[in-house]
Formats: sequence, structure tokens, C-alpha cells
Amino acid sequence: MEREESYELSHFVLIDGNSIANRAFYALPLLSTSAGLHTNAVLGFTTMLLKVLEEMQPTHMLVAFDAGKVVFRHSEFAEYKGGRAKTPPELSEQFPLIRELLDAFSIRRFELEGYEADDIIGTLTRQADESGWKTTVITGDKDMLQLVSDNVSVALTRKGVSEMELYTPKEIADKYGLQPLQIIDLKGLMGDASDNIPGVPGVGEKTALKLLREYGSVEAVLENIDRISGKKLQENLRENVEQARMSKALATIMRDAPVDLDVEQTVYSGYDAAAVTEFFKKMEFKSLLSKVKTAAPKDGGQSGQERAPFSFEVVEGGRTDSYAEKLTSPMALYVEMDGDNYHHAPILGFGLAADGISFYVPYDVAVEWQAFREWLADDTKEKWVFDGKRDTVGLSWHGMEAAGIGFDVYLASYLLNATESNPTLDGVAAQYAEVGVLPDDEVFGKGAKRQVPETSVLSEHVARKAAAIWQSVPKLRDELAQHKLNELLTDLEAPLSLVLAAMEKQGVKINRERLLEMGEELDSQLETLTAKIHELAGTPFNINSPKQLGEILYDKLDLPVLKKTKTGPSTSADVLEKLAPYHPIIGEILHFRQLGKLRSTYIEGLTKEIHAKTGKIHTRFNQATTATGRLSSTEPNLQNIPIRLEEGRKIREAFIPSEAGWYMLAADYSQIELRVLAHISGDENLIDAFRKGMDIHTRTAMDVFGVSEAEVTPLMRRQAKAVNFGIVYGISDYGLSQNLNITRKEAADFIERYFAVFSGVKRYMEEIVKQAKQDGYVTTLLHRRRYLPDIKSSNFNLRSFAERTAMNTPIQGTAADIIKLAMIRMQESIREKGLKSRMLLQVHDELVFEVPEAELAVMQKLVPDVMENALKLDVPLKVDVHYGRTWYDAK
DNA sequence: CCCCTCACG
DNA sequence: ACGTACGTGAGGGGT
Repeated sequence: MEREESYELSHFVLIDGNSIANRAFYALPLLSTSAGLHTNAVLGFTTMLLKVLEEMQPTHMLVAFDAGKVVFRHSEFAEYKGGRAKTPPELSEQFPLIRELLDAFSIRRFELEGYEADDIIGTLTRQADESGWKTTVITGDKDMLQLVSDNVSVALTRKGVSEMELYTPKEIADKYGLQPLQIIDLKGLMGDASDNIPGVPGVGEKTALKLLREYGSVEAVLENIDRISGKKLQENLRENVEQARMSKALATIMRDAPVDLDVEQTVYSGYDAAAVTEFFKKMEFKSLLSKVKTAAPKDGGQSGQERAPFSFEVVEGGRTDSYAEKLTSPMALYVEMDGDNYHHAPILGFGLAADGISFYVPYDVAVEWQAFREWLADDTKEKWVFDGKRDTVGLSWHGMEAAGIGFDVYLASYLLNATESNPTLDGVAAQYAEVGVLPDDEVFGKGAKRQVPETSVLSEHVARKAAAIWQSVPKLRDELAQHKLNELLTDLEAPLSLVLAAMEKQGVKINRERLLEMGEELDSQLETLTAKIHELAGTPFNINSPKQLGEILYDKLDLPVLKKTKTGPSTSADVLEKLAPYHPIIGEILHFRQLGKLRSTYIEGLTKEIHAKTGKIHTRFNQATTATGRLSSTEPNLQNIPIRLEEGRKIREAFIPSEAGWYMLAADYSQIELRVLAHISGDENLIDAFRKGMDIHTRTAMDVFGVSEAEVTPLMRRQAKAVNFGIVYGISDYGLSQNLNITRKEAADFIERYFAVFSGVKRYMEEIVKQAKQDGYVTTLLHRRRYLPDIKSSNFNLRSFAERTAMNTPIQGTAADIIKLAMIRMQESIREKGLKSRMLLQVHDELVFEVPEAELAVMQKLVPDVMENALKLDVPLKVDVHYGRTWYDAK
């Protein structure tokens, strides 16, 4: 049934706001902004909207919402919608945001006190239908299919909101064999659980459709009950005549609500790109920002992919002189490298930017350009950068020096939102700059497909990065000041990045032969173990495969399944330890695992990372990864070298000083987290214990078990230690019971007794959670901030997790602040005193140095002195120092 | 690319 | 009733 083309200029799109918001909310994971605002329903709504605008080209638009508590149907049927779960707060709080979204898009929204969105849409589609307008209704609610006519189509969202299925009378006939209005009869008979429409018991979709095809309507079915086949069905219908009529009434969408709105008031003529961009930035919809320019702009005309115009220059070899005066201060600098690992990556070129100018200097040009290299090394020329440590270390491998880093956008961005680990420049640009930057993956390609793009693409990309840095700095400075984070950046993270740069470049010397020897020893032991395990199993299999191992243990050997993972029975060490008494194979497997780990991760892994030029390992300390403020270490990770078991600890024998006759010196904080807890909780008992210099676990055991120091047994001390760990992690009886292998009841008992004695700790735990709920974030002593969007979640698991995080983060984060301060002071101290000793590694509560013999005495005193006085707390900090010929011997 | 497991604090 | 201890990174297996 083709309609006249010439009059098809109008297209009215009506959106069922509540239905789409609900769909989007349940289809998408619970996303939130760095400030803790939930946005998943908004994002889903936005995706749907962009799709509708692009595909349907509407000329008129309106979004209808439910309004008011008393819906007119309530008076007719009290239980109506009684079965519907209450709207969760995470969704309710998004409705105002969706209204903002629609305002940003200049789309008319409408609600009417006491009416549902259905009724508004029902009424408006009638009006539109009567005036012969082409109309499309967007909803997730199948009931709406009753509105379909020759003029009106209904698009039902599927799979959340990403796809839509369009229904015209033809599709309804094809799918159900019904006229659109008969959808009401269908609901009247089969009911709808989600709307608490009862329908007729025993009648589902199949039966309802069969009846309607034969009789046409609920009324006709009820008039002909006697002729209907099936005794039980007849009986059900007869007993529920009234309920069937009522159900049909409930399913009927009102078409004459007092909607005081003319369809002409819903004209849609495009959106204001600036308003939408601003809204997306607020919502942190970074991936959608690029689509704003693509969508039909309000000022008409251009569409397509082109980004906002960006102009830049490429500095060529022969013409460097004319650029010399453009090397100003301050200036944004970006060093582009080919690859993530800046200890190995070639440098491709430099991006430079300041007000109104932006240019690209290819590496070859930069090397020959004396004025540029001087500017780079001049610490009076201020540079604004993105990851100054990367630049510093990367350049130093190429014999170039960078100095005068005045602002690091990477670190600033991390401090503003530590939850989003490893800020990217494209992300920062989308949030803080006018100029757009493509993600590196899109420019270079990913994985095996990675390659350096052609020069024109590369140069623009790098120039854009520099421009984005330049434009972001003022806004980042403002935001840092608002959050009281300026000092943390300028006095801690920024200077630390240079300390870390020096440590990474210095590297730690490895005794390759020692690693090789250990590897050969492990090879032979593993061979023996493999043979033994295969014999005990009666068949060869891959011991490294949890799947195959599970089959051997639980199917073939029929051992009891104590714990399951998502994919099958667990074979983790804690489970295997419990199974050890059942079969001799278990002990061998545990041993195999232990040695296998040493071989693959440590012997082979570390050997691969020995730098060809230096014979050292140069890790990278990531300064912007963790949510708590700790560092992390990659390629290789030098913060998880074995120590707990003697066989693994031997790996540390391969970590040696880089100069003959020197020593390795290690200094670690004793109980730093519990001392921090004592300070921030103000617990008198805990403070007292530390001031008296007591063994904290023994003291805890004395207090919790009510015994004297002499009466504390090793078991009591072990349990007290676990309780202390639990306290720091944000204790739960379940977690403690797992750790100590005791019942939950016993664990709960321990916790209760602990809190009775350490009531200040208990008060702190309660207060910090309360404060986190109020502010949406927690902070460390130095104002480092972590947002906890889930702290108010209605989901028990998410909320509990956030609560434990609220308890743990100020403790772990403050301890991280302290050792970072100590590192900066330590580096200063070494320089001031003209010492040759070098700081090499940080392992969360430990610093590792290489020290000439002549400086051993000085360093043994200096290091703990600096570390213990890095920050003044209400309890003393204590540091233990050890030294030896290898890291292993520094114990 | 995800899952499991395990090394560290 | 819910089912986790906090924070990381790496290797091997399997899809």
C-alpha cells in the first residue's frame, strides 16, 4: 500500500521516554562518571537517539514521560503494575540527565500529571494519524503495537536499545496474523506479567492467537465459550470472564488524554553541536564526541567525517632557522615514539604547540637542529608535556636531554581521576581541549597490524597532540585547584616522575649466568616431577591446563570438588592444599606449579628483559595506573619478585650491584599501613602499641584474647595477624573465615572482640563509609582522591565492595604518599651529600639501593632517617635496613 | 581476548 | 539472601 510520495515530507517520531530509559538501564552495565554520576541509561538513550536522527530523518519529534504517582488506571484495578519492581535509585537519578540530553538536542519533551507516556503517545498518534502524517513510535513496549496503522509505525527496541524492529500493519499480520487493534485482545487473554495484567489463567500466546484468529476479539470469544474446544480451557474462560474484560481494558492505550499540544509545536530542525558536545563532556561520553560533528548540524550543510579544521606546519631540514624564534616558553611538547616501551622505542618526531601555532618536527630534523636541542635541554624554557617520564627516559636513550618540565597533563589527569587508569591523550583532549586527537590505536593500528602511518597522517596526529596538551593545561589547573590537588602534583607526583625516570634509566644489574644455572636446575626438577605426576595420574596430560588437570583430579581420581570457578572445578593452590591428604599426586602438582611459575615468569621472563646495551633490567614504573596511588611496575614487573618461599627467593641472587665491590641495600617500612591506620583513626590503643614499640600482632592477640604477652601462642599471634590484615582490607567475617580456615561465626567473633578493644578503629571504619556515601569519594592524608560511585548502589555486592574500598584506600593510599615523599627526599639527599649510591627500585613499602662499600655506613643511617621522617604522624614510622652482595643477601 | 592461576605488597 | 578480603602484572591455556 504505497502512499503518495509528494506529501511525504513530514516524519513525526514519538519516543516512549520511560520505556527506552528502562531498557537502556538494564541492557548496559552500570557506568558512571568520575564524579560518580551514573550514566548507563543516558548513554543507551543517546545511542538510540543518534541512530533515530540518522536513520529516520525526523522533521518533528517528541519524547513522552510518565508523570505523577496516581495513574488513572489505579482506580479501576488496584493491583495494576503492582508486580513491577520499584525504580532503582541508580535509574531515577538519570531521568533529570535524560531531560538535559533532550534539551541539548533541542528535542521537545512532554509529560502530563497523572498520565503515562503511553497515553500521551496514544493521543498524539491519533492526532497525527488523522492529519495523515507519517509517524514512528520508538518504544520497548509491545503493547504499543496496537497504535500501528497505515500512517503509524512502531519501532520496538531489541537487545537493549542498539537495534530496532519496525512494525507496520504488514509485519503484525505476518507475525501474529492479527490486525493492530487486536493486540489489545491478545493482551486481554494472555495477560502481561510485567504490567501485572492478569489475563486468563492457562492462556498463553499460542492459545490466545488461536482464539483470536477464530473469533476476532475478547468479547466474541467470551460469547462463544461453549463452542471452544478443550474442557479445561472452557472452564478457565468461564471462570474469568470479568478478569478477561478487565485485562483488555487495562491493555488499552488511551487515545484521548487531555494533551494540550499541537503537533506543530514539535518541529525538529537539528541540534546545536556545542550544547551536545558540552553535555557529552559532562557525561564523559568520550567515544560519542566524535559523532557530534558527523550528525546533521543545525546550521545545515556539511556532513561526513571531517573533523574541525586544524592547521599545523612541518619543520623541514633546510628551514629550521625560521622556526627558532617560535621555540618559546611555555610551550607544549609531545615526543612521539614507535611503541610503548620507551627503553626500546625509536623516536619518530616531536609535536610543539603554543597559542595559535602548532608544528611537527621529524626526528631526523630535530637531531640536526641545534637550537631545538638547546631549547629542549634548557630548564628555563618551560615545557608542558604528557608523561614527562616517558619523554625524559626515551630521549635519554637517544642521547637527548629534556629539562624544564612545567606541567604534566598525564599526571594531572590521573590525580583528577585515578579510577580511570593510564589516562590517554585522546581522552584528555576530548574532555579538556577544543582540538580532537584520535586514539593511537586508530592511527597506528593494533597488535600485529601496528605500523607507523604515512608522514602526513603522523605529523598531523602528533601536532594535534601538542595542541591538545596546550589547550588542556588551563582547565586542568583550575580543576586541580578546586580539588586541592595542586600541591600533590607539584610537590609530589611531578618531582617523583623525574626520580623514577632516573631509577628506570639506571636499571638493575642482572647476573645472567646465575639465572641460567637456576633455570637448568629447574628444568631437570620439572622433568622429574612431570614424569611422576603422569605416572600417578596413569596418563600423560598438560599439568599447566586447569581444564585437563581438573579432569584428572575430579573425574579420573574422583577427588571431592571443594570449590568451583565459572568454568569448572577449581584447581587453585588453596583448594589443592585441602585435597593433599586424599592423594599423593596433589603434593607433586603443587610443587610442579611452584617451580613452573619460577621458570616461566622469573627465569625466562626476566632473561628476556635484560637490555642488550646495559646488561641490566630497566622496568617501567607506572605512575598513573592504580586507584589508590601506588606505583606499578611492568616489562618486567620488579615488584613481585619471589621472597615468601626459599626456592623462589633464590631468584633475588641474580639481582646484583652494577659496580664491582658495591652492595645491594634494602630498606622497608615496618607495618606502615597499620601505623597509618593508627594515625588516621586516632585509636588510642593502637597508637599506644606503636609508641611502646610492641610487636603489633602479639599486642593484638593479647587484647583480643585477653591474655598476657607470655600467654600468646603462635596460633593466637597468627590469627591476630590475619585480623590485622583484614582490618586494613576492610574486614568481613566471610573474608577472614576464608583466610584462617575457620567458620564465619568464629571470624565474626574475632572481629567483634577486635572492635571492642580497638573502638577508635571501629569508629573510623563507620565514619569513612558514611563520609564516602556523602561525598562520593575518599581521600588520603595528602588529598589524593578516589571516587566510589558504587557506594550508594542498591546492589549488595557492588555496595559492599565500595565500602571495603572506602576503608582501605585512605590507608593504602596514604602509605603510598609517604614512600613517594621519602623517595623524593632520598634522591635530594643523595645529590646534596654528593653520594654515589643509587636508588633502584620501589616495592610499595621498600626501597632498594646499590651502594659503594665506602657509603654503607652513611646509607644505613641516612635511608631510614629520611624514610621515617618523610611525614609526621601521631605514631613513629619504623624502617628496617639490610644489605648484602645480592638482593637476596639484603635480608 | 578472556579465564585461571600465582607472584608481590 | 546476598557471596568478597585491598592493590597490582604476567604466563599459559583455550576459544
